[in-house]
Amino acid sequence: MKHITIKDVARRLNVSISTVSRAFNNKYDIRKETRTKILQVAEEMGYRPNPIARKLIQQKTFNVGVVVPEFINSYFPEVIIGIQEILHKQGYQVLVMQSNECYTTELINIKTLEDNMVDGMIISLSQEIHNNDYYLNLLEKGYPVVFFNRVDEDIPASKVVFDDYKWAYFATEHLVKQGYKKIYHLSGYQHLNLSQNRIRGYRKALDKFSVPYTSEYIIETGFYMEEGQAIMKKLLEEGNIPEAVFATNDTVAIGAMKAIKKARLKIPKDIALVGFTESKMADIVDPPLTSVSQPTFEMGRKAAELLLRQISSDGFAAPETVVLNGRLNVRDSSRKGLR
Amino acid sequence: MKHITIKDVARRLNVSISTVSRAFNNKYDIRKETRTKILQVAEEMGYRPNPIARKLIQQKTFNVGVVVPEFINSYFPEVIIGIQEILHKQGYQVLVMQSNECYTTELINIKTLEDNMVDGMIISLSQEIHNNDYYLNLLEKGYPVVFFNRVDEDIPASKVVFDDYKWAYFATEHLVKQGYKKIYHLSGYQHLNLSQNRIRGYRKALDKFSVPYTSEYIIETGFYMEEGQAIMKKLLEEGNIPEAVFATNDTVAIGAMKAIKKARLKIPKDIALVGFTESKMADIVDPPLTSVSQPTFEMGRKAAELLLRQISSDGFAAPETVVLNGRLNVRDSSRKGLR
DNA sequence: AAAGTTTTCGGAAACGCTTTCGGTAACGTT
DNA sequence: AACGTTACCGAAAGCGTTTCCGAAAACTTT
Repeated sequence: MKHITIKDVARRLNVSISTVSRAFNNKYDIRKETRTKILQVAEEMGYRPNPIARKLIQQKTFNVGVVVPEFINSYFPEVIIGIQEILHKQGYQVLVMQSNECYTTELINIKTLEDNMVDGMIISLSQEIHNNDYYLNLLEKGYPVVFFNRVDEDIPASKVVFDDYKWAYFATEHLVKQGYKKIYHLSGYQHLNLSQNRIRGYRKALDKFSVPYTSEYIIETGFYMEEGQAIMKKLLEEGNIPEAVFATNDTVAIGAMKAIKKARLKIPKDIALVGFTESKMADIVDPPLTSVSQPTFEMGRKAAELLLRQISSDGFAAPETVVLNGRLNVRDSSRKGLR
Repeated sequence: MKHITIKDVARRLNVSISTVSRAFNNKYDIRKETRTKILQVAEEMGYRPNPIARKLIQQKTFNVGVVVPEFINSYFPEVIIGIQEILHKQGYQVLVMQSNECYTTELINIKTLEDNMVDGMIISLSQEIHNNDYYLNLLEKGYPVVFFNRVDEDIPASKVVFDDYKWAYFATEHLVKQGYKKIYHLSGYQHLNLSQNRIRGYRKALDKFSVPYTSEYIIETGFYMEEGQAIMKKLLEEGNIPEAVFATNDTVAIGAMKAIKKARLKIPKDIALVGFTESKMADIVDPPLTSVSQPTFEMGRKAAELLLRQISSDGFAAPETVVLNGRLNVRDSSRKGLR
């Protein structure tokens, strides 16, 4: 476990450690031949500079922290891959932590990352109600932070978000244009910006085409399959049978799908279904699920780029917000007139 | 971005930095009152010891590295959650890196982790053919390393694996007992231990019940949906229609399912299907897919425990291998006599 | 050939902490 | 009253680097 240090290399070559350091950092005040000689011998000896010591003195770690609510679903992993793609290229390492949708854990994670002197953070908020103070404080200190997907409008930081409003509108519009009337919306946690925006999009579409609805058509379900299934089951048992359902994500939509199938109703004949935040599941369920796909990898890449900009400007670049577009993938679950 | 250091706290209280350090490390040679006083003031000042400096001097980072091939599918993320569950409790941070199934990236990741002085690593090998030298070297140096899922039998390290042989046997046996005869196996990359074991299990079951098969029944497909679909399509076009298929994982099985459905054949009436390494998809496809579920979280927890044991014994504990059991979840995709 | 420049290098401080060593004060012991 | 113990604390070395400062060596210039 003994590491070879800069001293070993220096001694071996009868030079000072400063010189070895210079060779590795490609400084101007070193002779070309000395440099190549040092690098060559160091390589032979298997010497690699200790990043910990380097971090300590440089006050720069080339690490960035990423905090996400979970990574069981493929959504966040895909974003993370996008993030890594950009950051690895610039020599950064990415530390991934998950908050398990818990605000307290989220804070602990952030403090850990801070203690470990990450050069910046990319955060997606947990679904719990939260207090912004710590984030505001972080930003005031000039700490580079970028939020994505789950953001809070009251935090003046760079953000990259999906245009939930617009695409919820399109998803709903699609159902309207197919001729469905009684259109329900299974919404995510309604204190989340993203849910509010989807609800707004849903309302906007119905309003525009003068499709009647009541506030009871909008039901808060959270983000899990069981919730979608339970709510749908309840609706059916109550005899409240929608013609179509627009769910806040695929998972909830598929939960609803299960309930509908169990009730021996047909999709889309009896009830049409549209998901959101398309997952791989959309294409393998039966019938295939209409959904709105998000550019997850792109979201990660954009977040990383914004962060790099913050970092290189010492955290005093003006915050930017990037809004990403998606695509509506129409599949059988919402095609009027299928069997 | 200016951090409060131990010096600031010391100056404020008119004590030496050693004393502050002692307070934080709960050493014996400090008076109780001094300690509580220091802790209190430090808390007020917002001081937290700098982990980087601590790592440098202690030669111990309380970080462990995890290298997985990917985390798009839920399998590895679940294992990672299990790992974190154990390690966080012991004050360790977990750094996750992915090799993208590429051996070169895997090595780079490992070196990065090594440079960052992680106290140990938990690794699942990429599917590329690899050379063991670097791992052997690591182990020789006494570096704590645990492998899981994708292991190599020639590396004498602690491992936690699934009993692929046994459960491939059970999966196949199930098909046999349902009365299917012409049973194909879509195998993963055959140089992987895990694939070989599954093939052995498959053969064993057929041999035991004297169900005839040829080597052509075993087809290497890799791990992706497209591959399962392509192979199945080819089989059907060639008129080589199996009565049942045992696939190396759910993804491949579902790929096959797609091909079968496209050919307008019925599952399980025309072709029965069994997956492996059960994913959430098993329960949402139509018909639901029979599969073997693995205790992913448990696998992570076990790997973490083995690693902790290696770490605390200075890397000279004898390597242990833990073999985990699974469960066969029979669903409609393999029930003989369904419509 | 002396002086001024530039190139190249070594010494030493610093990053923020832990830990060893030694010292002082307070106490008990004879 | 002299000594040994114990409890507590400070000084300083050290972890492996980078970087500032100054000096020697090598060139240029006059």
